[in-house]
Amino acid sequence: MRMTTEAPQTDDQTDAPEPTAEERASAEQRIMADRRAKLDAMTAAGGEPWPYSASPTARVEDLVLAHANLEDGVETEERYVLAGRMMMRRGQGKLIFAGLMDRSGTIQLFVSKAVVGEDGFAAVDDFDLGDWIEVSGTAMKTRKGELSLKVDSARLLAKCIRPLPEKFHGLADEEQRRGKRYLDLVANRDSLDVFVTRSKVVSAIRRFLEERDFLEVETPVLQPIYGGAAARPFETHHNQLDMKLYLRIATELYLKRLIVGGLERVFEIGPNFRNEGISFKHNPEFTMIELYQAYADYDDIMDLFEELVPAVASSVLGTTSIEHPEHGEIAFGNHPWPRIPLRDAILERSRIDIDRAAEDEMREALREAGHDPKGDTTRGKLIDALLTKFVEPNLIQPTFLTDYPVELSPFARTHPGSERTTRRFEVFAAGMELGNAFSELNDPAVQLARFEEQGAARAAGDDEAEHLDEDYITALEYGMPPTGGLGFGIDRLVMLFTGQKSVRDVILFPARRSKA
RNA sequence: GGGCCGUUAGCUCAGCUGGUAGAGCAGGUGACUCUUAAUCACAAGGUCGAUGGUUCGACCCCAUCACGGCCCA
Repeated sequence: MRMTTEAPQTDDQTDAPEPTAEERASAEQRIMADRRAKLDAMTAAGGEPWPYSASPTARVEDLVLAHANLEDGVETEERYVLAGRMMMRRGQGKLIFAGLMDRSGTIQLFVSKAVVGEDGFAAVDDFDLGDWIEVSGTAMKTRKGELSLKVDSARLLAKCIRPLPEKFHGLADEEQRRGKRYLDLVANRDSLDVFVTRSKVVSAIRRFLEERDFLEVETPVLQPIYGGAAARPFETHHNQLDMKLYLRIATELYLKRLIVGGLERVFEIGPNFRNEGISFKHNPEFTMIELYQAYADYDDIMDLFEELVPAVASSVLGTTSIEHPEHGEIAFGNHPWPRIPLRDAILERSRIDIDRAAEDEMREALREAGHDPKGDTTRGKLIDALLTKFVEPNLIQPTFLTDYPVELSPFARTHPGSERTTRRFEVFAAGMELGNAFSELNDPAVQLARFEEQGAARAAGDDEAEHLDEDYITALEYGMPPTGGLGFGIDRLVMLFTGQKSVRDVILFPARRSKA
């Protein structure tokens, strides 16, 4: 039975009464009223429109893999129970062709009145696009060659009361794609695949590290002193302790305390929070992995990263190369990746020698390149700007830049005999920074001096400089073994692996202005 | 923070020089036992982002605001 909300038939009179609010309901409201009426009718007839569970025996992909080679028009006795959303339906008289989608894929349902009977056919006819359903039947291929489930019974699992986005173009509106991500996932298969890939990437990284004896740990998100990166924090307050707390901008200083404690190899995957601008490569909360390996130098960490990325890529994508929408093929399997001292890279691209050039020369070069160096108040920030402006966009294939100046690297060890250059690297691909690593500074006296330099920088106006963390110094005084550490952004790696141009397309619920 | 673009039916989009709106999909009714973005017929669906202004008249011109996108700092 079908209930409708038709407006009364109007005759030819011109003085017809104004339609009531109900009669002027929008298309969406009419659809919703119609679908709710179906639920009511089902309940009235003794049915259960919201069952507690379902019992699928297979995924769509299982059926597809098992029967891909079936000849056209051939039916099998192989029984399947599938569950998912009905995403397509074409009535064909006493036949209905429908499409069932689960996470693994989509398959056609072949529904014949002769097989499911009068009531079963009416029930399928009553399903709406988007309804969750459970169907059972046998695998077959239609005469036209479409692999299908020949349905002998079907039931509603949950009603989709609102109309779904358009079936061919999907959901295009960026505001809705990111704000109503569930709709994006339903309507845009590509988007669902991105997030499936993301999950597999994280899982593959875990496996890679666990195979190498790393322990996954959890450290505080709420920190009384934030540190480990140059960024501004989000602040919050603990009521009972009456204490200001910060959402972490990095996990670094806590993880290294665990190296002091003797855990030897640790990693943490989780959100960091930086109170900064939103762009195609920045979201205020994003997912970082940091790992620390006792007894390792930064060369060892380069080796590790160089192995990790192709291992993850081949596990997730089945290949160690990716096709970047803008930059073409990027090969992660070509070892070793170039390891270029930062000074050489900047010298080659900008003809500025960061060891010798005066700060004014750097400013001039930046100005010529169209960058206003007004905000770059320190030598370190100028070098960082030269890197960002001249070098980074040109690093398409995976590349290590090594040996960063100490003023940019307050937690990294210097080279022997050098006070200015650290055993630190950053790694780049597709013109984007992927990760940052170094041989960890473990001399407490030197670390304290670095904090003091940072304090001076802060006093001079650098609001991203590190705060003195006395407990961290105390920990180092108990002794931290020589250690290599690495941090890299999960979001950016997923961007590379999925060909997305914005972090907002690899974060399920990216930050957005609230409408509330 | 600055510049440019966008916001029209549930969704995807048209809409001319200012004369109060169209299509496809989805939804409704009907036909159809092999459809593939099914097809065919009929009927329905709109506070044109919001608020002001100009005008006899505004989706269209102007201003402000909101939200989104892209670029720049």
